[in-house]
Amino acid sequence: MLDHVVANAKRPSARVGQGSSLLAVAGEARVHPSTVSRILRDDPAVRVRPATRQRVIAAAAALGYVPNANARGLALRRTTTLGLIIPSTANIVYEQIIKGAESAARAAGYVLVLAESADVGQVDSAHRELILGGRVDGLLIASGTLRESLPRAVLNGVNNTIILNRRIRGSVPSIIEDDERGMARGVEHLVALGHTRIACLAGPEEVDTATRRLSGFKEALRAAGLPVSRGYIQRASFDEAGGYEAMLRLLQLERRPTAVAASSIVAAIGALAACHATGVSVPGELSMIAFHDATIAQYLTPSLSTIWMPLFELGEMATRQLLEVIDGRDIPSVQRLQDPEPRVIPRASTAPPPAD
Amino acid sequence: MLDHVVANAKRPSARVGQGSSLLAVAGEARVHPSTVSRILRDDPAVRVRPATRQRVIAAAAALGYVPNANARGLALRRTTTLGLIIPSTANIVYEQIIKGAESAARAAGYVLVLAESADVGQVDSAHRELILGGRVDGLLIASGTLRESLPRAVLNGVNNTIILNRRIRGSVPSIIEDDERGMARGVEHLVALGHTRIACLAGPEEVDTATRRLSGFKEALRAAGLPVSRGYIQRASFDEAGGYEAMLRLLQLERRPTAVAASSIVAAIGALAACHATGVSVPGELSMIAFHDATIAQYLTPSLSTIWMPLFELGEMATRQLLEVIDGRDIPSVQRLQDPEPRVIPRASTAPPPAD
DNA sequence: TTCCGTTGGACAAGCGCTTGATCATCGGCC
DNA sequence: GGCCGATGATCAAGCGCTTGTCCAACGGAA
Repeated sequence: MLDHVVANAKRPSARVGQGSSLLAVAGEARVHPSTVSRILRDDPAVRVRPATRQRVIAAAAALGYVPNANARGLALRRTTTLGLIIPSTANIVYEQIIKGAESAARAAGYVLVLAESADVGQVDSAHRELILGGRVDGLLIASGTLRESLPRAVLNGVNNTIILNRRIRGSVPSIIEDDERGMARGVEHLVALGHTRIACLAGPEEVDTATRRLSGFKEALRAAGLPVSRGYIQRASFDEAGGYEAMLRLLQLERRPTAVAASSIVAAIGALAACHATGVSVPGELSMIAFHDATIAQYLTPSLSTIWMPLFELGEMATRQLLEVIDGRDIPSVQRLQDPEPRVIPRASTAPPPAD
Repeated sequence: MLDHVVANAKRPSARVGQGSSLLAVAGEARVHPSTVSRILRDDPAVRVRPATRQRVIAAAAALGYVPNANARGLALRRTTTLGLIIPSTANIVYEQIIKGAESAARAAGYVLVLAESADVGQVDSAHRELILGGRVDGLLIASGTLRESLPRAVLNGVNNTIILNRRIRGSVPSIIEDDERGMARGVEHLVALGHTRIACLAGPEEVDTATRRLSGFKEALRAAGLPVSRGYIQRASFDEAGGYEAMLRLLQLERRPTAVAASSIVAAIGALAACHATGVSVPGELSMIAFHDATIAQYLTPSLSTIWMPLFELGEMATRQLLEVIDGRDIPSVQRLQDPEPRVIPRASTAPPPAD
């Protein structure tokens, strides 16, 4: 009855690049493959003699058995794999999100794979490949360029998808950080230092996070009884070059600000460079604080004051919510992460305004 | 004969989160599933009437058919997926490697997935999961902490693996950049500016690239007829903190160097910060050049001279070599990427030594 | 001794796709 | 008119794993 198994066991793994099969383990332990499967998966509905269990486990270990993910995925129609799409690995902001997602996925027994997709078209095709192709059970999308439009498939009700840090029309749930509050904290820090002429390096108009940060900026100014001057709000792309140029524009104003709140730490790095290039002393003549913290902040000159946001927790929470969706539970359409509160990390780039 | 197909076509995709099946497309086009498969894969051994082909293609498009990767992977025993393991997405150096690998993979019709694995243990388990589990056809490993030891499975002849930028004992092929030459170019740049007291921020002793860069440093000094002073070689981990501390040690020498070649741009950022913290002017009192270029280099103060290395091409080449291995062809054990040559990108951090 | 409930496993179908083998149909040729 | 080679598809097995079902053997109770 088991002859096919035994026969197979005599020929140990002809294929290269892949592990030994259930059949091989079964042959080694002299049981049926299904028994091996049940034992290795800890199937509660299985009753085996302890000795058999040991034999199977030993055989699996001896052969270095690793189940074939494709076969398992096919049979189970799930893969215990989650995907995370990011626009670029280069952006330091994603570091913590990735680590948080990875941590939550691992804790739930899932594998996390990353895919880099710069534009919406790429996100669309990656989404199709991954979700429709059955490669992953769910997808986290952290695309900066993702605006109001979304991949067709996503909108067509093919879900198991969560958007990170963007609110999108439609049924795709998203989880966002409390950008308003974070930016407000930054402005409050500047106000507390005595600044009254505070400018904002705002992000691109179409980006949701940029909008939220800008509105946090305005609100905080109003709350402090300060005017929101039109010229003090400069749009800047979320990269060094954007920050550099926007800063130059601010410095050309006849009445310069004494402090700048940047919506992006990357843009702030560019802005800092613009100050050095034009001989503007930071924080002597101008204070600067940036949204999001990163290792490099303390190694810049001057070290950069930042607004720390719970990005690790954002990645974790998004992953946990995704797992809820996968398990068929409903979750709110938009959730805002409030718990670890935004926190200003004061460094050398912020100081009281010049006596002037 | 086709009744099962038609029956299935009446129930359009009961499963959620996955696409329509071959069966559904076959039902829609009123042909056998195998015919659909052949047409969609452009099987040269298939002969179909143009009208049928059109019907099938239209049906697939109408249903938004995406083949199930697990089923295909199971049948084909390959997945058209490549994995790239990196220690951390945070490291700016990996950005270009990732882009290069992604580009070469895409050009060959492969999907690239990234996995973050910090230590050797994690690399080992990720390797098992991915290769033995049949999730990927091949793996690129760009682990910084990977030293002389490698995952067991890799060493056990389970290949389809390429190591990036580390030479490892054993049969795993690796492809490396020309670190010696790159570092030599940096030193030559400093020598040409008139420096004679040149120090090196060397990387960790156990890391292969660090060793190669250091030997390039020494050779270049010898070639220039300059002495290699013991104290001028300071080990520093490849991060900001490591560069910061190593730089402080250099600055405490009674006879300070007038120039520093850093083995890592990240460490150089830390080193620059150390100079600012101790009031050492760069490049007034000390010139600095860093190995590897990155966007941030031109936004630092002063902007940082760097040694550009062909990292994009490294990622591309490694991927192409991996595909060779997958296709069963032999490749050399260690290959050094020479073609786009290392190039010094001079910026403000390097200048002639002080008149002193 | 006989019957029956447990225990410890084996059996087989099926997940969606690929592919070598097979087969019906049809026009052309002698 | 019968045979044959193309043509244009269908059939069926199998990839490795999971899981509902089934079955042999065994021990205890009547």
